[in-house]
Amino acid sequence: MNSDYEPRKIEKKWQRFWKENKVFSCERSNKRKYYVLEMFPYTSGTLHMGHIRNYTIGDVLARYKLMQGYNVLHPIGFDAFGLPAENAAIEKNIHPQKWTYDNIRVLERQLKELGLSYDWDREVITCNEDYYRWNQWFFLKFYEMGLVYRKKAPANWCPSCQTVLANEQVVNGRCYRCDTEISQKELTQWFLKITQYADELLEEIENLRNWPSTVKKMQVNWIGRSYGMEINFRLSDDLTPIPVFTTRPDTIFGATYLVLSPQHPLLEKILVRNPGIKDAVERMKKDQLKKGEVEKEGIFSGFWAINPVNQEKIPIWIANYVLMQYGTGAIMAVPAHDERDFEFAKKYGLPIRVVIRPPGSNLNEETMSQAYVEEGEMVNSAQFSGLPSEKGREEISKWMQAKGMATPKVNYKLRDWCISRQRYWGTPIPIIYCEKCGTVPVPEKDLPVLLPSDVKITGKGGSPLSRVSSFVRCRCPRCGAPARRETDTMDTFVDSSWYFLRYASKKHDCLPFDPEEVNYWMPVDQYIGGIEHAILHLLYSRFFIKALRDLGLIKVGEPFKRLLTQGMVIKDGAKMSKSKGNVVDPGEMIERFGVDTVRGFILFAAPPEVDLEWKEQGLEGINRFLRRVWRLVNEELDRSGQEKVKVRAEFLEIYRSGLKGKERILQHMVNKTIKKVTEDIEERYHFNTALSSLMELVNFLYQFPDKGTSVYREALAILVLLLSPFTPHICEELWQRMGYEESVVKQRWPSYREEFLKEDEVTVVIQVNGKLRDKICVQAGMAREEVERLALHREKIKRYTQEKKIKRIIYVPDRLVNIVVE
RNA sequence: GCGAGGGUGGCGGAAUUGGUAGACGCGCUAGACUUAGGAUCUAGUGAGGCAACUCGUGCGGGUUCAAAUCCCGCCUCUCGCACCA
Repeated sequence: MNSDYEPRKIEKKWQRFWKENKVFSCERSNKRKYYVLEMFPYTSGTLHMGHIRNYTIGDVLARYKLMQGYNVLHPIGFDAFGLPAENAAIEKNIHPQKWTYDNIRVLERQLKELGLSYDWDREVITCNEDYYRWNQWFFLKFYEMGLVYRKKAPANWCPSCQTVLANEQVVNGRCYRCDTEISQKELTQWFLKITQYADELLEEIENLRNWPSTVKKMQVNWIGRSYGMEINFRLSDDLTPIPVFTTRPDTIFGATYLVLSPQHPLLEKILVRNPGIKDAVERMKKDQLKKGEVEKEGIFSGFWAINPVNQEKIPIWIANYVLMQYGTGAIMAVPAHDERDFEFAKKYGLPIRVVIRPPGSNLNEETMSQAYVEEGEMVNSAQFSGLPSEKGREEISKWMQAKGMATPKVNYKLRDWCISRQRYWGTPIPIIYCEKCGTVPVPEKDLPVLLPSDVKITGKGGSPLSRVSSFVRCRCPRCGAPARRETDTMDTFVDSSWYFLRYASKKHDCLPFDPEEVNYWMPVDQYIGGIEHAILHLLYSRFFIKALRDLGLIKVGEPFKRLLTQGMVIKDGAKMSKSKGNVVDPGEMIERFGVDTVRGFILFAAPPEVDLEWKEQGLEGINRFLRRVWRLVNEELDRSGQEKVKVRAEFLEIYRSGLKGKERILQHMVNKTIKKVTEDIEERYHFNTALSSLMELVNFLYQFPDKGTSVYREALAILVLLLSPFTPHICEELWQRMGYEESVVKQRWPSYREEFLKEDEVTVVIQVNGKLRDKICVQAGMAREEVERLALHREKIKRYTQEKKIKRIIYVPDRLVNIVVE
């Protein structure tokens, strides 16, 4: 019998076996389903350690659930549209399509080398015509529903990517992808009305019980719902209304000035009368494009406003700290009770008026050093003075509403999703512009609008498609007159918002998916990916699913039941990156140690949600462990011969009552390990502790004297089964060598029995005054009095209790005795 | 600034409900086998101390028979948001 562990050899063998026998292909059935999904890779470059970690975690779950008897859907595909393909075209003069497909081929090969349990028949590639045509189809459906619209608006423009970006894609004023500073550009863009779902997106977050709270919190903040009032101030000279939004109408009597955003429409009028401030306004506009907080700056507009509640005349300022995008682009400033207004008022010497008094104390406008933003008692507020601010807020709102001064208003930070991209490598937006008929959607029967292949990509001068006249020129589907096609393509986040539905229904061509299939498999039971998509992809997908539900295409309203955001793979304390030179090539590691070792290390080194420090010595540790397992099994085969080792499909000895001595201890050990591994996978995804308990079992088996018995051999078989989701190749090989014919994947996951978990003897800790002084070994379940008597008679304990009065004795059954003296 | 999550040996990390702190692995030390060992096996390994013991989970307090775990205050690190009215 060959007893060298040669990982590369057996890994190739079993990968071929899985493929040829279609071990992981799945069909809808009446079995319990389990849909495990990892975020699909973007098709640039090769796989890095982060991918490997992501897919390994998913693979453990998929294999475990298979052995648990679930009908498991575990698919993979490629996020294939996007800008890097165009950059490659510019830099290397390769067509984006060729570049993408070349990369896909490499990625496929790499993925297959990892021995992942994918159903490859369900592969989805988003740049394929049979995929992106459905993006267009959804677009048309959304258009009919009024969920998609076009408007001219200031857009986030990335000068490097030469395209606009959605709000979510701007991080600290920079492009989420290339880190270039974003500028604003007035453009006509297509938007998806995600704000229509703002309330539902927000409210359903709390039902996502198995999502990390950080991600949920981030989404809540991103949606940013706040309740308040829109109050109408007006200009003092004419009656032009100036609506402002506030969440604190209870502070309105403390409003000492008004502030307009430098982009406020009233500026037009103001600048006519007061052209001297134009430069300052322009400068403030620029300030607002900067990331982060800038020094507050403002200028008096020369105009005055009237406070509707007391007819007071207050100055109107223009300042860089008021954003046009939120609320009405104008605020009432209450410096005494708002930190920003306070800072601004101090800087410009504007009046401060206290209208909320902290409970039990007073505020002095002259001496206060910061705004008081908490609740309190209303003062200086006419008939509302004396009310608690919470109550006053309601009263004053009702009163203003009755007087027609204000209306209740809900504001969101979330804005509609801009999906237009002035790029080539994406889904063409299926719209035609006709002189006579205006904006006309491409009829469904004319889909797909194919992306032309003969395009020059230069990265300059607007959308590449606009220069392909054969694409642009078309006929109006309504009147037949010559017309022009939309040349923007869709944001690639559209592609990733529904790819998991396509997986669930292979090759359906009259609809984006077969609703029956999708209703069977959805929702995704476990989604795994990086935290960087906490907002972007995860919010867009949630929105998409809700929209498709409202279209009647699917039943579920949330796509991902449980979410795991895995930590990064770091080295020398930093994220792996080319610039730092700390990148570890997965291929090289696999070549040297084998896939099972790489997988094992990733799973063992840290729990999945925390960052993982890459240490080659750790790899050696796992490799050593696998070789120990290998040796343990092969030595047994050499000793007793293969035939004798083969045990029945049901383990009989390990579950037999009445075992004695060492066999009883082994039985206990095996049962304990089954329980531990099962619970660590099932409940906590703590694969590191699952593996450590398997290591303990292996250490135990090494020391076990009576090798060759049925109990021992069954223990080995169970070890192989328990280890198989983590390091499947070596386990398949060992399983086969043990004489089994069916793949390890097809085996039932071992179960444990409660009765064998109990220990016959337990160690009871003896403390005196809470300090550990001694330990005794007693029969499990021994009576309290008996244990206490034994404890008190120990020599070591007597030393501490002699001549002292025993106040009480705390007893925790089978664990601890604490003797409290004096 | 606001919000969230961390801080445990030389290192990665265990300790699931308050009940033996440091499982498991790495590293290290010693020994065995060996021509050899960067293979393998055995033993040891939180700190101090000859020992009995003492100290020990970021720091300081508290609750409790008992605290890494609960409470209060502080320090520090990471992440997210950053003028959202």
